[in-house]
Amino acid sequence: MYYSTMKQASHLTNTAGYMLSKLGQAATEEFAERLRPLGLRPRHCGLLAAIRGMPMASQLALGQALNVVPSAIVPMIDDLEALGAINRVPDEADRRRYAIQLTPKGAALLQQAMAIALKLDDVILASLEKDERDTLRRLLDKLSSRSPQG
Amino acid sequence: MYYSTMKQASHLTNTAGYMLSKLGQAATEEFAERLRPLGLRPRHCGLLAAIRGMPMASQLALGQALNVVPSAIVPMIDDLEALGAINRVPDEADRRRYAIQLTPKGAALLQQAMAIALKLDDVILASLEKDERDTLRRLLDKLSSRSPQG
DNA sequence: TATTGTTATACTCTATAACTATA
DNA sequence: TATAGTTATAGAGTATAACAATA
Repeated sequence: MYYSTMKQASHLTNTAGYMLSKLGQAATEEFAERLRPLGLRPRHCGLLAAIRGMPMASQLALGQALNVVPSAIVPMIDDLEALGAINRVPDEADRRRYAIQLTPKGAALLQQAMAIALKLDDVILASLEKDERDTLRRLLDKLSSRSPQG
Repeated sequence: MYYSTMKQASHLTNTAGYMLSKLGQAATEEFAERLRPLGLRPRHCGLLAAIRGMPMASQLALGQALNVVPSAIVPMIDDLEALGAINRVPDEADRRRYAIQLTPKGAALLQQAMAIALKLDDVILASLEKDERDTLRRLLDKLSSRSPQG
């Protein structure tokens, strides 16, 4: 199926960059919506995943891993602490530091967030056949690993 | 060295939704960077394209087409007017309205923006083979047409 | 009363810079 | 002096509400 003559005018809006931008924004908004009952926002999920992947890391180390500045990572961790999802464990060797520890509740929240993300994927990809979904994920993953900021 | 929990931890970041979100954000930022010499921002480009596609439309009609609220579309059109890209033509039949008219300079700016967008696509998709790029564009387009907000 | 365009305002997100307490 | 964490603050982006002119 060709849309060859379809729109010279929409060349811009038919670029991969434009479509990625619009689809990504829509995906984030929908994810935020579904996440709300958990008291989480999309940003918290990436952080929770990082905390699980880097046990007892310092706050700034987590920020660097996520490319988030210190002044932004602190209130995000405040949020998770208020939810009981993490503990700030004082580092006795270096009393400036806190080691961030995932609580059982935090692990459960991450699990629920993952379930929501997977469910949302089914919705986002509903118009694709099963093999097309795999193809899309593979191609997006290929783009992600190439990007300067994964 | 293989961490069994690692794979599970990255489920969230391997969803299509997450990857679309991150890639879309990166694409927008890079587009903004390359657009800067023209005095445009990414949102001006979608607006310029809409103006070309809807000659002499009212400001609010353009806003509705782009799903942008009136209080946001006005300063965007202010920007384009300041650049000489559009004219606000008073509607003599309904003196509340302005018809938005693309100027030759505006058409030229849109053309340049399109060239930049196409060039950026080559960069974004550099890690894909030619047939993979076509496949990705086709799949993204399929997702876009399904979305509530194209 | 309703509608077009506009301004005022508020809220979020993000980043820079300054500050504290340790090292 | 440098670093971990924190707070203050300012800048964009975006949305709601109020408003003026006109229909």
